[in-house]
Amino acid sequence: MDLKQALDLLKKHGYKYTNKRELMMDIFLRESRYLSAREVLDQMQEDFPGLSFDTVYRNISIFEKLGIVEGTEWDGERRYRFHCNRDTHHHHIICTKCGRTREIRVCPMNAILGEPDNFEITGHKFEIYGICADCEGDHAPRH
Amino acid sequence: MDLKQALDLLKKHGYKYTNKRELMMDIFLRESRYLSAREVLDQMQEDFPGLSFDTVYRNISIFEKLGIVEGTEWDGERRYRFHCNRDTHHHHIICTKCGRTREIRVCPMNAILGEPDNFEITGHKFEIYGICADCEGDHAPRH
DNA sequence: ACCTTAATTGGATTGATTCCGTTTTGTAAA
DNA sequence: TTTACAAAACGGAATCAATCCAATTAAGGT
Repeated sequence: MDLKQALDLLKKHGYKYTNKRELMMDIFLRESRYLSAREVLDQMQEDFPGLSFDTVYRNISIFEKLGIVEGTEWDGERRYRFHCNRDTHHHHIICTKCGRTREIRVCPMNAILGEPDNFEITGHKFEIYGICADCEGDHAPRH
Repeated sequence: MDLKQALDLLKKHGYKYTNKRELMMDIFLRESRYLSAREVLDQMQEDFPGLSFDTVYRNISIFEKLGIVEGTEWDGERRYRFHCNRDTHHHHIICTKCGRTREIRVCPMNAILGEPDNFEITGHKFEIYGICADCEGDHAPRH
């Protein structure tokens, strides 16, 4: 998915085009890693000093609903990244310092045979956490 | 693991025995499901009306460090359950309404061959979410 | 250009979690 | 058993992410 496809998705669902939304997508696309709402806000405020948290959270929530970004959580904070590879179900190895990821092609759900008794499955999560080579050692994470 | 083993673990690591800690373990053991700090507090205040959040959080943190409870997070809240089956690495199907679980014996890490390049793995998470038979339908979750 | 409605602002609010000075309690030693 | 010390608990304040809300601004169709 690229920026144009994402903007089309917005339009198709009746959301308006705004320069803030474009910038936000730009950031997610450019960074290609998990970002907290705070990190997104900080980057956006370089261009829009008065930008509010509400805008960031509202748009992230829309983006997530449309499948433009995918979210997870660690260290008590939600984080989001541009939805890589929307066609293929996948999981991630995640660097918990910088949020960079690597795709995992295998899904453990394939090994779960049939529906378990007395449980209606609504979702699953498989994530591997680690420290990437760039963040290894004492030096600050390379964002 | 039973109550006595857990209390021994506390003692072995130099933590004191208190009736609050025993009650807290009692609750985790009795419930055998994921509980939020708020739920633990509510139950404990039936016996100790003045009990503070600090006590709950501090003890949960100790319990988690010692492997007495295991924690996860959903719907923006951390939750903890008595560490079932401490000897065998395992995962869970979790009912997101009542926190009850079922054990999954397979671990997807077995399918990850060797260390990935440029990533030092520090942990992983595999959880299946769903609604258990007791919570299905419109009626309130059976806690 | 106008109008309707959604988007944004900014400040207040919520709710979970943590912090901290004070008081209480468990435990080991006298 | 008493004493002394450190850990545990109290309670209330502080923090921080996330949400809410009334007022303002801007997008997009007519």
